[in-house]
Amino acid sequence: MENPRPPATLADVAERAGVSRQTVSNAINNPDLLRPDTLARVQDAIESLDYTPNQAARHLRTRSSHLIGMRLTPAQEYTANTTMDRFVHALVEASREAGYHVLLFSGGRVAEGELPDPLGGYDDLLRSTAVDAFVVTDTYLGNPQTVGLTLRRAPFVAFGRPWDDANAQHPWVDVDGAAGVQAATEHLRGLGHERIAWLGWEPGSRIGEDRRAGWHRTMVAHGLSTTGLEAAVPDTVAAGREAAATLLDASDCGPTAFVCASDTLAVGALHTLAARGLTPGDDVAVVGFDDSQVAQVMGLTSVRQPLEEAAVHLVAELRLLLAPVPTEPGGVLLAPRLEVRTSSTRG
Amino acid sequence: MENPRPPATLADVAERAGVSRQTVSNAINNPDLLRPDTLARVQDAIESLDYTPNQAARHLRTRSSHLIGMRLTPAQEYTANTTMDRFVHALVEASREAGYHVLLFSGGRVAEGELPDPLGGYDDLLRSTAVDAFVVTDTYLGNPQTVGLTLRRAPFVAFGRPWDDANAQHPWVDVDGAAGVQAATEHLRGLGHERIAWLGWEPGSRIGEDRRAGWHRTMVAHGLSTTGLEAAVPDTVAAGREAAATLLDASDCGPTAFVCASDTLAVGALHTLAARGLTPGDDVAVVGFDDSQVAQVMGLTSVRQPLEEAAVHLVAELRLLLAPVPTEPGGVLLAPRLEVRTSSTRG
DNA sequence: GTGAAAGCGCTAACAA
DNA sequence: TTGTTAGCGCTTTCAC
Repeated sequence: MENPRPPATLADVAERAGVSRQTVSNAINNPDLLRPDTLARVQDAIESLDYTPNQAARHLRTRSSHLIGMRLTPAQEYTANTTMDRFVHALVEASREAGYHVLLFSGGRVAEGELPDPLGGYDDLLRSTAVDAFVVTDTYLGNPQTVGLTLRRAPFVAFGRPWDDANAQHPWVDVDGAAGVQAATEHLRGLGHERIAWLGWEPGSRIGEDRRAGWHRTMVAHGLSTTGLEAAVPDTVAAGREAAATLLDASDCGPTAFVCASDTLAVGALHTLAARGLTPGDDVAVVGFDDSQVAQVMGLTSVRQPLEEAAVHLVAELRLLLAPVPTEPGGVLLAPRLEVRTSSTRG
Repeated sequence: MENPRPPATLADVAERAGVSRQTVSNAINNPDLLRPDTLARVQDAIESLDYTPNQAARHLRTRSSHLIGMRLTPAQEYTANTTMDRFVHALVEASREAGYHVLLFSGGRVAEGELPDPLGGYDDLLRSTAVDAFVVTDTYLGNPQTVGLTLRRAPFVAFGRPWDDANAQHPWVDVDGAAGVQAATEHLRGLGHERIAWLGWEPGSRIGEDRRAGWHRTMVAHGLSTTGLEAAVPDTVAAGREAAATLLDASDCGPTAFVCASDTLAVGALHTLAARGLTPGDDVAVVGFDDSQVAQVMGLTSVRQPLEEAAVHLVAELRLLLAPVPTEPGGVLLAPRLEVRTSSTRG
């Protein structure tokens, strides 16, 4: 029933169909070139032999592996950060529809006290022509990857804006964090909140600054004061818990709502509310960012990045990049969506 | 500084080192065959040309891609199920150390109302010789994959026991769920609990039955009754919440602790406690399964699967499987570890 | 210990 | 429209 013997080759199909190997190749790659009856005959042979082109041979000949490389950053446990994983799923799906597969690699173990090599893992894959292009996702830290890859003439698309480089020459796709936080803040304002606090990250992160800007500009637009309504802390639950407590205590008239730079910080805020017997939504509203599983199961209102959409755009940019006729690299900015749950709705 | 031109080939290195191409190949694959000085000369040339063997050519010639295929199952949102993602990270890392990369693929979109093809995606990769082997992770559903892959003589290692097939001929690695739940139950017993309830899945899942067995045998071993202390529901937060409420109400003397088949169900139980003003740990203890990020940030005691270890074993089995001398396929059962947090410890 | 020849399976270029 | 030729870069024989 099945085939224990080696897979059929192009030559097998050609022999079976009574045509040359090249004709079979054309039947697969340029079916228009064949006369309908020849095509049908070849397709029959392909089907009956269960033929699939050998990837290695095709890869060697065409210099295209149909593989997209993506470096997996170490999983962050004890946080609610799940964006990377959701993105991997989305990318695999989007790639499949474009005829690509995703090759995952890691930067390698980083020795104690050493900085990780920003290009670790990329170089080998590049020189060995194992992948056609990269998706670079960890530009968040200040993207030394994009510079290095550009120097090496490696095709790549970034998931993340080229913050530090206005005239970057690579395509990118990003999510408009400021717009997401703005939507969150407007949502809270619409519910009557006026003292809306920002629970954000320490300075130095462009993403963090961007998200904060969404809060700040919305407050200003509504003529609301931001004084004493802001904290900048590391991205941990404990830091969020403490910062929320401090904000609630410090102001003469404490915040009635928190907008957070991450679900992790938002969970910290929820812990503080619970410890004080305050009900999320009813007493104090909390909104997070990322729509992690944590937010979903805790009923935390959160800003959801459209990662599926982002992946589709990334793959589209990639195909443009790899197309024979080079195109101007594009940038795509997507709007996130607010997922409203009980942590922000008065019951 | 960098190389805008095509990567160096073996021939380039040979010319530079003043040897034949074959000698360069030997320098890489069988260094022992060369005289030390020749070897050194070749290695110099390799370094100065920044040479890395072309994967496609090597793959074509050796029939080995050094790629491990793994099918990504659709992400489960609104649950705390994060095992698959943690496993992917672990597998990428373990593969790297063995000189392999991980190729991700998806089963393809499933049409409305149709069952997904259990072998979707596998076949093409197999026939096109794109991957050397598979890691099959979704055996949980009753593994039609393993049967199909065996028929096709595809090398694979399963993450999950061959439940339905005592004399399965493929290697596998699994985590002893019963032992994990037993540890959780013992933990609760050690804290003085006697009415320990099992919040489990509906029948039909071997994994679910296995985990339940860990609870049941521990209760029996301690001479504790299990009557009225058990629920079998779908794996959702809402189901867990309702089941926990029912269990608390139904018994004359309700359970003082819940052991759950998943973090998702455990979160449901926590919701019920919160709604009744009960404090987890102090009033009623709750233990989950999977050590998801949700458990970590909510302070939920949970059974953690040793996925890093599992990945290392999987890759080891894979290498055995792909080695020239075939070995008896092995099975490895790993013990999980209980991560104790505040949801089970009296304050 | 080193080199020469052959060929893995495919497709780009050209010839018929 | 179809067939022929050549070669992608590498490794596996087998001579030297």
